[in-house]
Amino acid sequence: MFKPYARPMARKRGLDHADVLDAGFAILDRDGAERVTLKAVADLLDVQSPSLYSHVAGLQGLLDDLAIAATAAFGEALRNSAIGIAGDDAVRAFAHAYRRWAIDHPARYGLTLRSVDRPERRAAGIGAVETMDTILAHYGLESREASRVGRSLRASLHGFVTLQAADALGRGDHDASFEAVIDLFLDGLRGRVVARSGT
Amino acid sequence: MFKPYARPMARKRGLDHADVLDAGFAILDRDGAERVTLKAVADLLDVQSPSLYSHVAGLQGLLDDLAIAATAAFGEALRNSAIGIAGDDAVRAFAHAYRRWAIDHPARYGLTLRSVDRPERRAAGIGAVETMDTILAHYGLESREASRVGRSLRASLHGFVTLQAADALGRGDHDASFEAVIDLFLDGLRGRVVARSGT
DNA sequence: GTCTGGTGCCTAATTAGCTTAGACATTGAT
DNA sequence: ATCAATGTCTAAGCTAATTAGGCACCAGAC
Repeated sequence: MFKPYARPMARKRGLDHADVLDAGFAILDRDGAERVTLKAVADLLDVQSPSLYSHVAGLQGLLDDLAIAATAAFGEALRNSAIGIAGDDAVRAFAHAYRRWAIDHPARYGLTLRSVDRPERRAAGIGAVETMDTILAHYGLESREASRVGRSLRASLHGFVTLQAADALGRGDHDASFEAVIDLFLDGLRGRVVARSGT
Repeated sequence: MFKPYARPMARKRGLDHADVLDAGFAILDRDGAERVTLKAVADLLDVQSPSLYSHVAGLQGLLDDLAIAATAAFGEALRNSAIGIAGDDAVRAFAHAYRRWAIDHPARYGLTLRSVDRPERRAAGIGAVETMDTILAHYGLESREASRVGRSLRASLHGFVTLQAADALGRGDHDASFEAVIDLFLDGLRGRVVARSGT
């Protein structure tokens, strides 16, 4: 069999940017970030890989798009986590939402750390930090200290979740360990609030 | 010019496994993990890429080797960090050594998180955890709690360092923020020790 | 000195993937 | 009916990993 010419060709399938992103997420979730290739996405969409260039800026562009979308979704989940709650309860709710999302979408979480040089990325990233800052503002710390405490919380959450995903925590009850991370943080935070207000 | 036959060929250069690893580290440190390719390593060593297969099990094997070597070196640095120190001072020294190493060798630090399915990896990874456990043992916590506190410290350190490397900490004095991370942890830790011994 | 086997490099060729260029069918507006 | 825009296609070039097979070099045996 050899048909060097004349092909029917099913043109105009009508993909759009969102379709490509969905396919990218499907492969990301199923096989992990390093298996996300234009070839794989194109196969999933029954299309040739060069066709994707009409919708995304190559592989790097696709990964950037995925990172931005994942970051926005993550920020949204966090924003919803502490509605109508304040103080320690809000911190706990935020922390659990953080971990839950990261565990439910490990590959997407990994992408949120990708450094993307695009303005949208910045906007998408604000959700997480803003929510946390709002929660911590409740404790009335001085601004510089508040931002340090915020970084500390972020570091703890991110570190725990990343180590767990990398299976680097060793044997043991990770749920309990995560509670310990939160408790330890809240203890330290409480200490700071008291120390300040007591002076 | 076309020389389809007869070539002088400079054989038997005498590379060994260590040479290949050194070249790999050179590229890793200079250009980052995703630029580490067999091609690049081979070019640096003035050799053709298939030749590397005599010393390394392909690209994945090379990356695994690099990860194991980096992990061992990191563990060694940490082990040396708290010799002859104990208590809070040891925790501080350990934390600073952790961050220093990670900042001095960002790409190598990234590799330490690579999941490598080889027995040597396990051995190399023990250094870090063991040192930390020893330092924390000084506080006399009950075993289960000690391991939770240990995970918490690891999470904080890893998270901070990773976020800083990803430039995800925002503007501000990162040195001071790192001190805050340590202080917060020590405050929480102190609280636990007191609470226990006071009961 | 010659043989012989191992080692470590080589070239050649295959495969997978990204990317660009250019062709052309389909669509919807005129 | 025509026409431009759109979105897909094929073809081709490139980089890189990997496998297969060849051959130089070296050491030791005789």
